[in-house]
Amino acid sequence: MADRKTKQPQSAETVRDGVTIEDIAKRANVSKSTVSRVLNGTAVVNQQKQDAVHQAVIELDYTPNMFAQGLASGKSMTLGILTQNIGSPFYDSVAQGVIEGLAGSGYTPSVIDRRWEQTRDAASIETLILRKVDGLLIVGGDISASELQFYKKQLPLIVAARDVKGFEGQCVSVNNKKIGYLATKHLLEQQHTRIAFIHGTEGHPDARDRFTGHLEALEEAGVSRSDELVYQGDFSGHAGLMAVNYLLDQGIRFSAIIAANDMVAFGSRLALYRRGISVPDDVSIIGCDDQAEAAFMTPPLTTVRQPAYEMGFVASRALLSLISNEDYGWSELAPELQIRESVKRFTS
Amino acid sequence: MADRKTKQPQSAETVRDGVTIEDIAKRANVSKSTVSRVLNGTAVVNQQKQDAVHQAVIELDYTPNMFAQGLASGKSMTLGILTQNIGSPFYDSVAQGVIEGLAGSGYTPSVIDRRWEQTRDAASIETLILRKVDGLLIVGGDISASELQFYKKQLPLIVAARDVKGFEGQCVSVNNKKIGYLATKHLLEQQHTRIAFIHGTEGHPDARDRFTGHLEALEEAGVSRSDELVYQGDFSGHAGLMAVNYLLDQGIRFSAIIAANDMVAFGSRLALYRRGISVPDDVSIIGCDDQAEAAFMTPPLTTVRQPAYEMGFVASRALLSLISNEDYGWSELAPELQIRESVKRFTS
DNA sequence: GGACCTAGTGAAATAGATTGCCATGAAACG
DNA sequence: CGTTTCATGGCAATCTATTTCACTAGGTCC
Repeated sequence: MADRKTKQPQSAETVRDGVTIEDIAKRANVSKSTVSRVLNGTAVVNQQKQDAVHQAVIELDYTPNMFAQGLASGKSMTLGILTQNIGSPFYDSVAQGVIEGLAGSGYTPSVIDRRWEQTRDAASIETLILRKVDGLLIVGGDISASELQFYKKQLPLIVAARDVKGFEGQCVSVNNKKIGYLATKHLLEQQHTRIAFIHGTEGHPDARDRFTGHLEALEEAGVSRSDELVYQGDFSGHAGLMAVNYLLDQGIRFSAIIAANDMVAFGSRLALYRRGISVPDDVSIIGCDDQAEAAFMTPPLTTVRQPAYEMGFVASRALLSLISNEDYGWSELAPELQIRESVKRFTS
Repeated sequence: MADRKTKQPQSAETVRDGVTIEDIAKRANVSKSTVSRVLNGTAVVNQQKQDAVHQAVIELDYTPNMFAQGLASGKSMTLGILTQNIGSPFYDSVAQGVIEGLAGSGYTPSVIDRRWEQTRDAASIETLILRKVDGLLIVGGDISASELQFYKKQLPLIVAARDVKGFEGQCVSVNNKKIGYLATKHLLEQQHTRIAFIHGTEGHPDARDRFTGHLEALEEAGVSRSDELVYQGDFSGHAGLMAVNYLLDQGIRFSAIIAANDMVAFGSRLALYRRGISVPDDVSIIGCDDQAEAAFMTPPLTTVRQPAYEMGFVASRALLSLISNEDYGWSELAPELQIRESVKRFTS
């Protein structure tokens, strides 16, 4: 055992990583092919040789060169993660789930963010494909279904936090309609009928679905909808602020607010605070997401929890099994009402 | 070696990506070597041949195989990003900056999170090195300096959001002492002298430095420190809640709170809310970070802003230039007091 | 006029795996 | 005992770039 760690001046003290499969072969007195077979379990090999190979691998501290492996096998052991906007609590949680779901799988995520330029989008995916990623995990985003269809033909693909038509069984998402429904129903049960709805980004499917769910709950309860109570915003705190100001300035009455997400809820809560309107005594607020800060709003925000982390986690596992052709059935992830203190029973 | 890929219907809708440098060579009537030289600009080549090559590249839609390139050149055009905990607003902002700083550089980030197992740490880096990343970007974390020193010898390395001794010029960080100092000074200027300090995670360098800065400001102003005003917490909202409850239960008087970060500030704000103590009329709060939600706290949180995104951005650029041996001087990033409404002049 | 440069180029070696194909020896079969 | 079968394992081809080396012209310098 030529002690390669005898830190002599000899080369940088680092194991110069020059160990190749050939060295192992020599050391174990077998051929390269055999080493490869043992290491990858691609064929039956005599037990003694196996031991010898493993022994040599340990002694020489061998790690296969991924480039060579990739070149020869075509697999990169890398997964492309295309995310929408790092820095948004919800998507970050999803991403976190994805990354942790991958831990220990041998696959490494290559993350690409396409926050700004819509056009960079396709280019980003191309970059990933060019790198021969073994699979694609799209987190949210609004790449067109047809484009996804296109990529789907080229490599395993899973979509997280979004539902795409034609991708049944490949989308790990939450029923956003149900989120809107749950929020509305809760408010309704507390006797609220004048419910302001702060809509998320126009055209965003999540926003749309939540609104649809909202309407369904309203209808189910026989409460007529009123368009004046709907404010077209986006998913920002600022939108919440603007919405409340607008509604109030217009003299529109409401006893409760459904915010497109928690951030919007924070914004609307602030607007009410500024006007001296008490939450929940005068107006109730309910959010969507349940991001970490929601529990620390004053008062703590009642919200419909989205299992973001879980979505990411499940999505990554789904992708992993898709790649290995295994079956991985996951049960649909359900949103869940998280009751805290920002909603109060309505009494006129 | 006739056409080994004569897929008849000629390339499906996708350019089957079977185009190799050899195809280009043939098409342009030059040798592989020349193609390589033209594409990489590694030698002078006759203009006409250059044109021919470029022409062929376009016609055949050629993209070099990264595995082969990697194998031959040793470069992977991949950067390893080791992050601490995706899902924490601050570190996410840093990560966002990093990823966006990399956009268009040709380098792709491989992100590894080492949230849970402390031990997974080294292993994670090993994974990255095994993948022959061309550089390492460590975001925060608490890998020992000696370990970092070890990796530093193997490849370009930059540390973001953290200061490590012996890594001057390779750390993109913020002066945390200054953060503590700024927060304290602001409070002092508003006549507060009984200032509660909610300390971040024990042993965490950022937490320690902020505290040191706090003490310095106190001393500078001639205000004597009082240990009973210091609560050992962590960086969570819960810690803020606990801290305030504890201090109040102990009957310790204070007119202002410095929170280890914004999350802690939110927590303490909630605790005060529960007890009917008004912010900022009865107690002032100042945070650190300036995460997005801070502006929507009620009242909006005065805090010391950390340029998280910028740190990440600068760090990635620094790494890029470190790799290409260029100089990239960046001016130190300064924390900045963000005055909002949670601090009020003290009047007894 | 011969030694020496230099620009320009191709052939071949190289990088480090995976894998198809063939040879070998042993066990099993008739 | 001859032959078929099968588990093994080695040789060599393959994957796709990069890079060294050798070689050709044409010029320059003494």
